[in-house]
Amino acid sequence: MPTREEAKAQRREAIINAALRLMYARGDSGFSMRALADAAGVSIATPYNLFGSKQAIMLAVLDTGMAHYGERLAKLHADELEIFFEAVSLATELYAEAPKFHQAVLFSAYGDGGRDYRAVFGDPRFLFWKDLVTRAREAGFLHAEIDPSALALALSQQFFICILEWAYGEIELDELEQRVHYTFALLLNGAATASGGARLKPRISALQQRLTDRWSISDPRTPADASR
Amino acid sequence: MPTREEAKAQRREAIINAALRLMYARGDSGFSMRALADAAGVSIATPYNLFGSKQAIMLAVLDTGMAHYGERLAKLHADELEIFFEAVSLATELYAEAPKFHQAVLFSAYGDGGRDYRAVFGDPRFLFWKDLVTRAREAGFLHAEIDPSALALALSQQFFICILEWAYGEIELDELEQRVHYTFALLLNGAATASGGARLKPRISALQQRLTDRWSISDPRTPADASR
DNA sequence: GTTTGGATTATAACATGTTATAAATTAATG
DNA sequence: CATTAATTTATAACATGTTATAATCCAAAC
Repeated sequence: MPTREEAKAQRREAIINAALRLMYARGDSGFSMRALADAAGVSIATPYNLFGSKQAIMLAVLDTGMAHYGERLAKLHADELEIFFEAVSLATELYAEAPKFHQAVLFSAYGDGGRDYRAVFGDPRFLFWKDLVTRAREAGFLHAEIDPSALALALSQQFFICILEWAYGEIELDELEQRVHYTFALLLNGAATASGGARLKPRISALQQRLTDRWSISDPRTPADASR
Repeated sequence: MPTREEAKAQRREAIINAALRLMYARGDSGFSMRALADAAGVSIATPYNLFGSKQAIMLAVLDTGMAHYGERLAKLHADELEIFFEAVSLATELYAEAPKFHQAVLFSAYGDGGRDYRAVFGDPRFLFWKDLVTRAREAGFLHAEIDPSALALALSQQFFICILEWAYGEIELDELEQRVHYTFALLLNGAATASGGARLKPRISALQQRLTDRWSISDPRTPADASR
């Protein structure tokens, strides 16, 4: 005889678990509210009672993934400049572990344009980058006048859009990683002191070379094909 | 007795015009395929025959807006560095002229995540920025080793995501303009020569000041409210 | 002028997210 | 134990994008 709240919590959990199962198994397609209700052994009205909408369920699922990311993120130890790039690489690693799932959840969660999405994804990320920027500034890699919020927002957005491109199948994971690294290097270098610049400039050259090599082979946006 | 092709072209036009009318009048809401068919005086099957999907119709509508932007863009004359910022400001001006319409069309066209969207929006924009980057490099504002594609991609994406944020109601038009200007200045400065940097650095300071002022008043992501 | 064939039409249907409603269940309350 | 009230359930319904189908129209080909 479970308490009312306990029963509710159990249903919540059953729904989230069913959502996870469905996403892992079939990705975004085949994951309908009716299928979810069936898989969770619950009426179709219940997910709406407990979560409100399909998107809210996706966000709840996303939350569990975010927690995992946060844990691994906390374990990273690199200097105040290197950490930017390692954080990016960590994300790509996690995506590589369950790509279809992450694509599906990103795709669904972004549904309405991401207003709610940002509540669980955008804002915490933004604060994370802001923290890193602040530390890099204190370590003397970035100019003292740089405002952490402004720079962090640019970093955060750039990361976000590249993730979106990957989720939508436009680029592969390794290209995601390289592109974000490159843009991060450029943005940071735009705000860097001499000591920061000395570390970032070689990075920019190296990354740019790799990106250019790739484009000259496979990217349709290479000049030769620009007419399409 | 119009030719078969003429009749088809007329229907196409009627549909696009109806779409424009509906978007201007009611924005995204209330713009359904059935409403569109009614407004165009055509069966609901016809838009699918002629365009294939709702999104394709949105893209066609977007195309007409793009043509307008292109015309006004070509008339801009500023030096190789200033032009970046003027191009951004021009876009915000156009959005300001018919905000609801642009928001609606952006919102709808981006529907499936923007695969097709990029065909009409992303790629031409990318090529435009790449051209500007190339010229700025030739003018000596950017380092010779900078790859125009890599930098242009970063600029293009950053612009894109800020536009998206505006379309989704997250920021106002003037904030869109300032944010893009700021990030552009940072990115360009990250790739700038001494002469380019001399022009960009003051810009960064000024823009950052304005962005920071704004945040300290209204932005929920300011540290004081970060707990939400 | 008659025939032909491609396009449009009216219409039904399907899957989807979502909402509404009335009945049934059941923990909480007395 | 009996009552109450909150929740879930079953179910129907709605609006949406989209597809399928058969009937109809009408320029094009002869």
